[in-house]
Amino acid sequence: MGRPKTNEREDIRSLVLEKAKALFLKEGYASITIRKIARAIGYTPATIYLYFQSKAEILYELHNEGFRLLYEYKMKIGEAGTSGAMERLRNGGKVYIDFALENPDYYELMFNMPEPRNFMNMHRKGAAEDYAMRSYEFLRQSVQRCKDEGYFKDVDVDTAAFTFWSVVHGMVALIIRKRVPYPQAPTRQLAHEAIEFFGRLMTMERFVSDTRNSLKVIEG
Amino acid sequence: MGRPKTNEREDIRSLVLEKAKALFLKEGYASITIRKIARAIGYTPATIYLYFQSKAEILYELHNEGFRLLYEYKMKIGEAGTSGAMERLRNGGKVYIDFALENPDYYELMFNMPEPRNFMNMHRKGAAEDYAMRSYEFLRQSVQRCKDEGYFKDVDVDTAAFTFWSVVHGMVALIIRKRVPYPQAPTRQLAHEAIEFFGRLMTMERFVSDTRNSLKVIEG
Amino acid sequence: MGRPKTNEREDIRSLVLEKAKALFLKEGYASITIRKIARAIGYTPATIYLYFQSKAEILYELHNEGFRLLYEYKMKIGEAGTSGAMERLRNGGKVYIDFALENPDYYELMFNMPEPRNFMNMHRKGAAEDYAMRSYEFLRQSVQRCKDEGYFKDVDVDTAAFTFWSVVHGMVALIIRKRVPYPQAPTRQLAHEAIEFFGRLMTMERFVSDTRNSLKVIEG
Amino acid sequence: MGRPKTNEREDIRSLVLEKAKALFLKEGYASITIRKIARAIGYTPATIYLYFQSKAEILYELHNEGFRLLYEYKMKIGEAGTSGAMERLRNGGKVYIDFALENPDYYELMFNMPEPRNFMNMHRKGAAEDYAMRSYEFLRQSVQRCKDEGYFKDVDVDTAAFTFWSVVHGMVALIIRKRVPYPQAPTRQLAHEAIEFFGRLMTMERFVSDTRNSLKVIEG
DNA sequence: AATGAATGAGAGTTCATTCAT
DNA sequence: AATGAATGAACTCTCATTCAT
Repeated sequence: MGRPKTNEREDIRSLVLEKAKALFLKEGYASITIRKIARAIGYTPATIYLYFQSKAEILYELHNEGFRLLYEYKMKIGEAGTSGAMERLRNGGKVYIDFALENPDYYELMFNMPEPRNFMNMHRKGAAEDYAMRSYEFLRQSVQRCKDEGYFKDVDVDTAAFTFWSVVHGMVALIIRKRVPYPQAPTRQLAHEAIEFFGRLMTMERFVSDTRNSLKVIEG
Repeated sequence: MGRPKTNEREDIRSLVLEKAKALFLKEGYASITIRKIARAIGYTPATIYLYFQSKAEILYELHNEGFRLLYEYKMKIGEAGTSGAMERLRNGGKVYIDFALENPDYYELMFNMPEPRNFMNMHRKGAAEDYAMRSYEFLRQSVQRCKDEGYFKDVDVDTAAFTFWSVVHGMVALIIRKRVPYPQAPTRQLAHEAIEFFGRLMTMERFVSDTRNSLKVIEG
Repeated sequence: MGRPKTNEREDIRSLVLEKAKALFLKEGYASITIRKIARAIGYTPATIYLYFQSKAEILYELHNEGFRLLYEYKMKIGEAGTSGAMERLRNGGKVYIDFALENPDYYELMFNMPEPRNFMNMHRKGAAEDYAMRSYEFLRQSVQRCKDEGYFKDVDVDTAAFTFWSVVHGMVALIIRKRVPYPQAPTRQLAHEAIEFFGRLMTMERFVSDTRNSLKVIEG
Repeated sequence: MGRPKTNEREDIRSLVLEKAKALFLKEGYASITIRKIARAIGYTPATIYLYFQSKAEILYELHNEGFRLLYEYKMKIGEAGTSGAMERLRNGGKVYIDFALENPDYYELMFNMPEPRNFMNMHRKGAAEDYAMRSYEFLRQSVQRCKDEGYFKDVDVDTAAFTFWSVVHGMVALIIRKRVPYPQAPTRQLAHEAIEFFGRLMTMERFVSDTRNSLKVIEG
């Protein structure tokens, strides 16, 4: 019957994304359904299809939005004039942790969704708009700078980046998903400390010419 | 359909779990359905409800089974008479990675299921049977031994264990979920190398009396 | 909630087929929907799926049922001890017309459904149960007998069978679909007469040694 | 979307039909949807409803268009100065077959749509615009000429026309709908041959004064 | 004359679950 | 102990259509 809601703004899109995120947060990935979203925003399912081509598009949009937000977090460091490359890397890690623990719902969406790159094909707005990619590039640059300053002598940049990313991702994933089985659940505080510790380890490495051999000497 | 093989013992429970696991390993998480399990074991869906309260319970059992399997993987190291504590820790990490990459579906079930502890309330058979707990205990012991040998002087055992776990978990999570955005997807080989690298870092740390201060000196 | 209707008999299958046919008859092919059938028989859509694998199966079953019925019609001639092959063929045509005009709904289903052989793959109960095939075989035999008696000298059996079938099929299709644009709609009576006329033509042909050439002589 | 090409003339009607036809010929009957047409002509679905009452009306127009096309095919024979009436009739049959097999989708629309006369009530532009009627008239005239030349002595003109139409319609219907159950699917070639054969039969008939009786003599 | 916004109705299908027997 | 029969609630998605503007 076409009862046009008094929706002066066209941002039903935003409305949908908002509610979809909320739903995900409250009831988990599996219960993001078009119908539920529709009900939540007071429209019919058909209406949603006026603004999104498919459910996948909604999910991808949400996922991308998450990476956009992460990117913003990261930019803050870029601006802050930090002295050393390693310090910058360490800060990056902390910011990542902050982002994840402050936006656990987004984080879940970003890393728990099954294969979001499937829909990306439909969306290919150019890599420029893919914030996942850009976030990774940011990390990679940080690592490269470290190498330039003498760190990570024995590993290539992607491996080192992957390792560093793994540490922070692993932490927040365990924390968010509550998989740490000991009672005093790890907090952001702990994660930050772990990064500090990790950073210290990496710093030492700079002063050893070739870790592969020198360690054998030490151990021997 | 008739009543099929008269399993004198009432361990239809085992049968269900067995087939559920098989299904799951063959076709992935998403296709575990009560009907399929029922068909596979030659009973009707209704029968399954005589042995399990809900599908969730089956999933929880499977989830626990995953941890049991992980535990088995880990036991192999325990048996192998390895000399040093750090070597043992490093091996533990590699075994963890192997387990995850060889059983990605289990790993998903173990770490991606929403809040498995929900069903645990119903089941609480005592921590003894909770293999998740036991696996963590194993890791914790490894770390403790490292401390006993002079490593990890400045961090408490849980923090260090958490950090180490984060690294490996982060790696396999990124690999399994395919979230690494650079083309040459990281492999088990890479993950192992990362562990080696990580191990080297940790080994160095032993020879510095107090990383917190000494580093400042070095950096200064 | 499993309210078991007092359905002592298991023939919900029949019920479904019956109502599906009725629906088709009343509202046309496009409105055979699972939901409508379900509503009509007082069950939920899900129930229908306990008895049929898919909508396609229902349609195929209906289609096959039609051919089964046609086959029965045809069998009557087989029993009736008719003297000549041509007479038998002519009678076959009339019976076909009778069947179609007495069961127009079935006929529509049999010849208006899009590509029923698609589902047959799933159903392959062996050609023996495919009544479409058997009906055609019946026609083919009739034609062969005609050839044995000297008719259809210049055409092979399949071509002749196809031609004869075309005549009757064309007639009933035009009649049932009401595509004949002149006012006094053709009736079964007319169709029968046409068959008679057609039969006379064919009978004549027997007495001409080679129609291909002799006609040129005549015409010339 | 803006208002696109300002077609000064209001024949958006033509535009719609044109595109509908194109769509239809390219993708088949089932994919004529108002939306697709609208998209194709650069207007919104709503606009279409300013020019057509319903989708059915569009289909009817298309259906009529089919008959117009068939009429054109037939006109070609009219122009070709063919000698005899029977030859003309035979040619008519072949042309009909050609039309149907070259435009199977049109043919479906023309003869498979449920009751196109339903919409005709709304439209009654007089028989003059009804090409179905005119096509039939054409056939009828051909048959009448045959009678004038001594054929079809024992049947009235409508019956003979109906019979002849049935043959060709039956053939193409069976071919298009793929209902011929033997493997070597009949082709246009075969259909043409069948017409030839049929024509030979009819030609013979001319030389028998009264088929009804003479045949009894022959058979006796 | 044209549209943007929206809908209601519906499609086929699948699932976990229940309950009388 | 086991099942046959059934359901309700979902699912994603598509369509023809309407109406205020």
